[in-house]
Amino acid sequence: MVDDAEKKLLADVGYRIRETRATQSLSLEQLARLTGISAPALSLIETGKRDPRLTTLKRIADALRVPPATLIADDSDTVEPSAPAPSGGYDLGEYQ
Amino acid sequence: MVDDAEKKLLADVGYRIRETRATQSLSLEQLARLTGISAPALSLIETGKRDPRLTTLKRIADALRVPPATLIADDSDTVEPSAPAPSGGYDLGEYQ
DNA sequence: GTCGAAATTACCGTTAAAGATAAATTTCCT
DNA sequence: AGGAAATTTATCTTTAACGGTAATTTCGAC
Repeated sequence: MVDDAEKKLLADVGYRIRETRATQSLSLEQLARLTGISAPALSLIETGKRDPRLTTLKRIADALRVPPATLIADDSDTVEPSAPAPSGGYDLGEYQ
Repeated sequence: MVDDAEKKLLADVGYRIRETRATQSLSLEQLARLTGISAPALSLIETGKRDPRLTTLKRIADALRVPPATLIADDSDTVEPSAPAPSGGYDLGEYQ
């Protein structure tokens, strides 16, 4: 965690988590209980100050009921163009 | 890293990394040089024995020239098939 | 069967993630 | 403004990621 692009990635991912949490009106405390991750740790992740492990991201994605990949998707490329909106899916949030 | 689903995630992601590396005919040593991550560490990640950090995944994805999200892409389901998500939510039940 | 490249495993040391707790700060509501 | 809730920040401890190195192991070619 030193690189500049890496900081941006962490900030972006954190921002997406925060937005998703906001759309569900969850507090950090509530998300902490859902994920088993402490509220201070979640705060650090959402503000891009911590480099979370893969399983940590997954626990957050699961609690927010979004595919982990959507939290990571970098602006240059979203998930497969061949796969339109997951029909079964996560309606959650009108993310452009 | 204890949960069973988490182990599967790590194994899946590792497998995708290995596959991608194989299609490019790269050795662990070569990928290690490209990423700055040691070959033993890469081996552990590819075999699902290590829980990599987000920036570690990104360095691997960058070196392999694939979007990070493709390495994570779950088989579009992390949610339990038997229990359809209650429309309003995974409510915090007693917690809220 | 031997040789050598590639990969796995096993140490060790450093660094950072994560939980817990408390304190400080910000935000929101009346 | 005042107060409560939410968030951030600070410490401290435990655990694990990561690099380095070396020792195995695996596997294909000869």
